[in-house]
Amino acid sequence: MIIRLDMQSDLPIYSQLMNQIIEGIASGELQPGEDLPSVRSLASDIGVNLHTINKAYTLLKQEGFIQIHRQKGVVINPDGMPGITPEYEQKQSEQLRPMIAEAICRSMSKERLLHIVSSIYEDISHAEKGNA
Amino acid sequence: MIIRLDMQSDLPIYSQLMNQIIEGIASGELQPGEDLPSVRSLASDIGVNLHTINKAYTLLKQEGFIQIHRQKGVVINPDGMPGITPEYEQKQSEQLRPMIAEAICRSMSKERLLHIVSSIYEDISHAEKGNA
DNA sequence: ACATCTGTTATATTTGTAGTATAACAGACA
DNA sequence: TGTCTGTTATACTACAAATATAACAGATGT
Repeated sequence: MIIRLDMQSDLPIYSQLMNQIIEGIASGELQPGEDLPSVRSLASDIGVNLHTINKAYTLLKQEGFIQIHRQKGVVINPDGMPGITPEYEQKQSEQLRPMIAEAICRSMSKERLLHIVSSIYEDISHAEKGNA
Repeated sequence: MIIRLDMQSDLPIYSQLMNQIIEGIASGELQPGEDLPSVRSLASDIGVNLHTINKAYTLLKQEGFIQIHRQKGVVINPDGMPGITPEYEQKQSEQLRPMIAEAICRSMSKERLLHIVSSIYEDISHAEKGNA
């Protein structure tokens, strides 16, 4: 899997990493049970410190996306992804609300907004893996 | 307008302020041309430093939501809100994408996601102002 | 003229997070 | 016995967030 980092972004590196791994899972590019690189190898691959990788992995583990086995390594959670918990629903609403408010301010119609969300949803779902 | 701040949030105070003002505009509670409190009075009202307020106001001005007049004060932009610029569309997509990816990971159907977005859109649009 | 309001600018300080740099520890495994 | 894994600890730099003061400049009202 190709990792792209934007060092100029206001998003921390570990957040960018988390986002890309989550999108990799969502697109099917990363399958449950699949291995992820070790903190050291990924760190040297993309040129950051191993603690930065470790932070991303630790947070992904806390949210249930991956499993970390002390001497084996890191895998996409083979027991499946976390579900739609009440805490997740609340977090999601809190994140969506300011974005939707700004869209309304800018006179974006509900239909147009829904179409954008729908397009991104399809774009991620239907992402092909280059090795078809 | 009632401002609610969560000092424990990971969101900076000035961001929370921006979000609430934008939602106030989106709901119609704040009308174009309407005055906003001065940096000093709002700061003392909600118990934060005036620079924190000033930062929120300055950013809102940069994005076109408000106007700042040097000796008069701050008003909701009477010339109307900023439109849907290409830069805005790109920023919006970049913000939506990780959230939608996580929703897909958690097996949230597109229909359910769209329904949530739609509900929040309606909730903000139809917010009544208590002084009906 | 004077006081008072407005936003603005400048400094300095404190606190917390992000990221890096090293080093060591502990368990698995060939 | 090495070598791999994640883990923990410490220290350091850099930066953002927030506060605390203070002063400046223009407009307004008395």
